[in-house]
Amino acid sequence: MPASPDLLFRALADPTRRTLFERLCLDGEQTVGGLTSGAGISQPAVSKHLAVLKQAGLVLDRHEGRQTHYRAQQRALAPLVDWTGRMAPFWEARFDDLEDLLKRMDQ
Amino acid sequence: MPASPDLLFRALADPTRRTLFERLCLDGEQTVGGLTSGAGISQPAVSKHLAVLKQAGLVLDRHEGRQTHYRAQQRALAPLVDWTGRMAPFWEARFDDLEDLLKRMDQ
DNA sequence: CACATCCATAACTCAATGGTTATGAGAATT
DNA sequence: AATTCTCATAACCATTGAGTTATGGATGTG
Repeated sequence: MPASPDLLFRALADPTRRTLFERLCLDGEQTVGGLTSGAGISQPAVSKHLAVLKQAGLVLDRHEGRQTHYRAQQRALAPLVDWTGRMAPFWEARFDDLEDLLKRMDQ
Repeated sequence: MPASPDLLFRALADPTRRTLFERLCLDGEQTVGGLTSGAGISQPAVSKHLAVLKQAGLVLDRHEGRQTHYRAQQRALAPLVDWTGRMAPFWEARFDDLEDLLKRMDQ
């Protein structure tokens, strides 16, 4: 059950939140503490942002002892790609086999 | 000069504004009056939303007599597509020749 | 057991924003 | 010239939301 474009756009609209997601995408899994350092905001603020991203399906969390590890779920961007394809028809052809791609990724 | 992903995400985060953009994408050019009918909000609200979309480069306006016609500028979505490609590397290949595509569209 | 650490939630504050009504500028109509 | 129509802007209001500090639960550590 993919998240709605609305949830995705809202989750990614905030620059701080987008930066967190980018860090998870580019640098891989991180703990809350790791993400807080360098974020320029307090740990509770980071936790709240992560909750929003999780709600949108953009991140997954994994509890290990007293720390929580978050990682990006890039597949959650699919509705965004799809929406873009619908709005800009000249790009649509490129996404034709998106379904296939996602299916192949499931293994 | 393409708009920043930040401007785009913020502009598209609001559902009403996204609906306006979708109407322009799918049904083509519209006047403010046309867009207001069926939007469920007042004309000034529509005008403000259009101003935000215009600021983000997502729409263009054309004055004709006393009415203003707006149309979607789908190319403005390019930074979004690009950003998605950077965050989800397994999609990147599809956007490799985005530059070429946009160049070809310029004629 | 006592204590420290990691994280999430609660309670609050303040700024941003999406909506409204009122108004005015500019263009068509009579 | 007076009026009507279309749209944008101003002024205002209510809500949302991103940040803060305080706190507590759960898990390690001495």
